[in-house]
Amino acid sequence: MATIEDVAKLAGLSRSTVSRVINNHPYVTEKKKQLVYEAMKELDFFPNSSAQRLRKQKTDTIAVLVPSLTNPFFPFLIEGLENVAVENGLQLLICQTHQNKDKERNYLQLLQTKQVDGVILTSLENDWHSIAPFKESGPIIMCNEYRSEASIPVVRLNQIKGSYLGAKHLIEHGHKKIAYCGNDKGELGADRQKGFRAALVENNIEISEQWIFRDDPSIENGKRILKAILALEDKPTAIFAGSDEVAAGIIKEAKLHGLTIPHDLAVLGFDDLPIAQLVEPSLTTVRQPIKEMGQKTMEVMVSRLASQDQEENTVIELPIELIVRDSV
Amino acid sequence: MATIEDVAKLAGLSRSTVSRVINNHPYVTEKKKQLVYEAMKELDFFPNSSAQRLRKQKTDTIAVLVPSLTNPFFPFLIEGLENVAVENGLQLLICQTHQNKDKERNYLQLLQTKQVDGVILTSLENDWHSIAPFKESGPIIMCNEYRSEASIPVVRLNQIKGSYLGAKHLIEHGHKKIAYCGNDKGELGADRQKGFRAALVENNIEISEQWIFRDDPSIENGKRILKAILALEDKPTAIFAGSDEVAAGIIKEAKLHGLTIPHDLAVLGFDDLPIAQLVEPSLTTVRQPIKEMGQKTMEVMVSRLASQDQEENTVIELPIELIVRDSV
DNA sequence: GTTGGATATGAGAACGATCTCATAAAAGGG
DNA sequence: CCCTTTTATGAGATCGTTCTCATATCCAAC
Repeated sequence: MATIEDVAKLAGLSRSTVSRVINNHPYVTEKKKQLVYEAMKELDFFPNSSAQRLRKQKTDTIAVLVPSLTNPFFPFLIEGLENVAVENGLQLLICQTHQNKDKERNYLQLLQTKQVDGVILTSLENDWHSIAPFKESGPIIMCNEYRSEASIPVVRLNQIKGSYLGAKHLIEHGHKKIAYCGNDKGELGADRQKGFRAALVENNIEISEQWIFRDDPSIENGKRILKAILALEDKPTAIFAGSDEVAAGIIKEAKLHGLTIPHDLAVLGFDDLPIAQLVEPSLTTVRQPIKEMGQKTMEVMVSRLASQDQEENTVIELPIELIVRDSV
Repeated sequence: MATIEDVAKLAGLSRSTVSRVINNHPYVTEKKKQLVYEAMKELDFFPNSSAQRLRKQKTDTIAVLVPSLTNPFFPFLIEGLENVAVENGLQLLICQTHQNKDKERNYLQLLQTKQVDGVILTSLENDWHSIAPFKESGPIIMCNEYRSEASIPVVRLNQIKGSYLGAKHLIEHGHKKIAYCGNDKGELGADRQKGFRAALVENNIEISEQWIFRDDPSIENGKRILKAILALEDKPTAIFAGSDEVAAGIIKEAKLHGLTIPHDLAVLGFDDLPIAQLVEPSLTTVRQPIKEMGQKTMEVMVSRLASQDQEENTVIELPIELIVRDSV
C-alpha cells in the first residue's frame, strides 16, 4: 500500500532519488541509499508493477501460446523457453489455445493491449493472414509449428526429414503396408505427411488412403485408431504414429486384442517423450530436441527485443534423429 | 500506439465518454457510441492494460504456483482452475517453483507488486511462517497441498483416507510386506504416510523402515526404487507408490528384471492419470478428482475476490476413491 | 581563483487509462 | 409551467512510477 512517495517522505528525500535506488542508477550516495532501504523496509514497500510498466512502456513478459498443457510435449518445450527467459529477466505468460481460433486471436491481443512484449506461437489455428497484422504490435516468433508464407523468425525441425527417416526405417524392416497417423491442419503436419509419402514413393510402395488417419495426439486416440485398423479388411503391418502418445495408445489396445508388437504390427512413435521408454515394447521413435528448441526460440526472442533491426526470415532448424528401440 | 485521447479527438468527444464506451457504462447515446467505435477501428485502438490496471487497482490475474508442469498432475489441475477462471474473466499466471524456496517467495511477491490479485498454492516449499505475511497483500488459497497451521482457505483431499484405502486394499490381497514410496516434506505427504501406517498397524503388520522410500514423482524415480528393492535382502511383496508415474516406472523396471506384476510384486498407484490405464498391467490406483479440485479452488478464489468478509478457515474436502484394476 | 567536468539531488511532466464531480439537457409528475 | 429525476457529457484529478531537465555541490586542473 505504501507508495514511492511515502518512502521518499520517510527518508526525507525526493521520489526521484528513491526511484534511482530502486533501479540501481548511479549518482546516489551510499548514505542516502541506506536511508531509502530503511524506509522501504519500514513501510514494507514494493514498487507497483502496473505503474512501472505504464511508465517504462514494457512488461518483460512473453506470451507463449500452446494448444494444451496436458499434451506433455508442451511442458517440455516450456521448460526450455523458461530457462532462457529467467536468465534474461523475462516472465512467461502461458496461454492454452485449446485448438480454438478465437482464443488464439484473443491471446494475440495481449500484444496490442501491451500486456506482453512478445508472443511465441508453438501451434497455429488461424490462417496466417489473420495473424500477420499482430506483428505491428510486437515481435511474434514461431516455434515447432511454422508457415512458409509468414515472414517471422522460426525455430523448427525438418519434419519432412524426420518422417522420411521414420518411414524408411519401417520400410527397411520389410513393411509395405504402412498406416499413417497425423494431424494435417498445419504446415508441420503437412510436411510430415510429405516426408512419409516421399519415402514410400521412393520405394515404390503404394499409399492406401484408408490407412491414413487424422487426429489429435492422445492415448485415447491411439486406441481408437487401432480399433479402426482392426475393422479394416486389408490391414497394415506397420503404423507411423504422429506422436508417442498415440503410439502408446495403439500398442496398449493392440495387445488387448492379442496382437504382438512388433511382430503383428510395428509401431513408430514421434517425439521421444518419457512415455516412449515406458510402454512395452519400448518405442522406436523420431526424437525431437524439444527443450533445445525452446531455448533457442527464447534466445531469438531476446535478441529481437534488444535490437530493432528486424531480420525477418531467420529460420533455425534443429537436428532430428531416429531412436531405435523395440516397437519396430 | 493510439491512446484514448486520440480516439476522443477523432470522435469529437471527451476521454470520459470514450472510457464509458470501453467499459460499457450506461448513459451514452447510441449515436456517440457508434462514433467511438468507428474512431477506435480507424485508429486501431486497444486500451493499454497497464494503465487500466494502475487506475482500476486490479489485474484480474491469479498466480498459480505449481512445482512443475512436466508432472502431468498439474496440467490437469490447471485445466480445472482455468475453466472457472475464464468464466469469471480471470487470467492465470502459471508459475513453476521447481521445488525452490526462493522462487516460491519471488512468485509470492507478484502479490506485493500488484501484478496479480491472488495466489493459488498447489504445493509449498517454504515454512508457513515465511509465507503468512504475504496474506496482507491479497488472498492466498491452498489447493492439493495444505498446512493445518495456515488459516487460509483450502481445497484438498483426505490423504489419510486415500492412503488408508490403498493400503487396506493391499492388505486384503494378502500382502504383509508392503513398501511405501512418497514425499514426506509437506503435510500432504505426511498425512498420506499416516494413513498408510494406520492401515498397517490396524492389521498388526510391521512397518519396516527399509521399505520406506522418499522421492519425487517421476518414472525415472520409480525405476530407481525398484532397483533399490531388488538390492534388499528382505523384499516386499507389494509397494504403495506415491504416484502413477512412480508406479509406472516401478512396473517397467520390474518386468525388465523378470518379475510378474502383481504376482511377484503388487503395485498401487496414486492419482489415476491417463498413464494408469496405459501400463501393463493397468494400475490399481487411488483416484484424486484433480480437475474438480481445480474448479472448486477457483470458485473459492472468485468468491474471495468478490467479498471482503474473510472467512479464514474454509476447508473443502473432495471425495477420494480406490480404482481397482490389475496391478494389485 | 576560475573553469569545467563529474557527482548528486529535486521539481514536475509524462505514461494512458478511469473516476468523481459539475453541469446541462431531456423526461416525467403535479 | 415549475420542480425533480434521469440521462448524457466533459473537465480535471488520480493511480504510482520513471524520466528529463534544471540546479547545486564537489574536486581537480591550470
